Amino acid sequence: MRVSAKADYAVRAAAELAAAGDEGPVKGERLAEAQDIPLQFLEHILLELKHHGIVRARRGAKGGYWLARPADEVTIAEIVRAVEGPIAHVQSTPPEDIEYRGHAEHLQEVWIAVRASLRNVLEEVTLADLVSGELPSVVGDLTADPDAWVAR
Amino acid sequence: MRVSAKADYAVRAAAELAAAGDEGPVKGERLAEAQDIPLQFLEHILLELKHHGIVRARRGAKGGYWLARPADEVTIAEIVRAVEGPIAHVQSTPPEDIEYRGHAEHLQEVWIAVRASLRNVLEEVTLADLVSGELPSVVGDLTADPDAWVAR
DNA sequence: GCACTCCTGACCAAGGAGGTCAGGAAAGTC
DNA sequence: GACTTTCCTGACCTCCTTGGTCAGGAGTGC
Repeated sequence: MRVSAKADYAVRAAAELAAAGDEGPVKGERLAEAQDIPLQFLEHILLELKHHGIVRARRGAKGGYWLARPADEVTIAEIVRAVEGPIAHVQSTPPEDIEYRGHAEHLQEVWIAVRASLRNVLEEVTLADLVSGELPSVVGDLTADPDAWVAR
Repeated sequence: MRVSAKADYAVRAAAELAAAGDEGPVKGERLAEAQDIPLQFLEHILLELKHHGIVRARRGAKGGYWLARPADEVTIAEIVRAVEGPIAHVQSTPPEDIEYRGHAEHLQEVWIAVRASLRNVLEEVTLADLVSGELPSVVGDLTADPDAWVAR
């Protein structure tokens, strides 16, 4: 139930790309500096994003990375899945495929609900939202409660 | 963003304990058989639950495990935290402590929302709910959408 | 041809996941 | 007091992931 460095880095780099808009390819180095991410590690992450069709790239002078689609069509969920794999799997299998026995029978519904609630946030927020700061209302609702900001 | 075997096992074992109610201590072996969990591994998990004050135990003949508190006062969140640590930390630090730069500034709110949405599910469901199958409405709402049941 | 930038695979250290094993320590029974 | 039962604890194990680094190759632009 944690967010890996890779996922965090990936979203941050993608946010920079979204902000760059159509000003042409952005060098990996610039992304790394803007977000304080180790360059070589970031390059691997960008490659994964490329393989998942989220980012495009060109080599050579004037080369760099850019978003494959408009920023308002790329969700955080996509990026997280690209680098971390499926969201909210239990023991590496999707919750809908698990059969629980005995008194744990209803646990499946709980894990399904967990996944759905994650999707409700991650699939709603696009890179455009993130960069503009105008986050969808679901995020506003959840962060409005001061309790959401305290550790537990 | 995944649920470990340990967390899954812990919740299932706790559900069995909740179902056993006050019929006296339940042997680890019986829990292991009921939920098909490797016994020795389960014993380590139960020990962690004990250290977190969720479960109690007695050794010897007629020994076994039981819940330290009534089943309707123990939430899934507690159990998950006991065995997996804090929920939804980013790179092992709580989201409220992270400072984002550049165009990723609003990412903090997204991770806070992610954590809040997880809590909304995990802190609402108690062991009593789980065993009875009468899950809180938040779970019902989330699992009602057929879309929640399909992989993506 | 040369500089630039991405692309790729190999490697690495540390830690976690998912266990197993062996023995010790309390509790109950005879 | 001996014996059985059951939990308690630490050590160990293998495999995989995390979070990187390094070295070189392959396009691209001038």
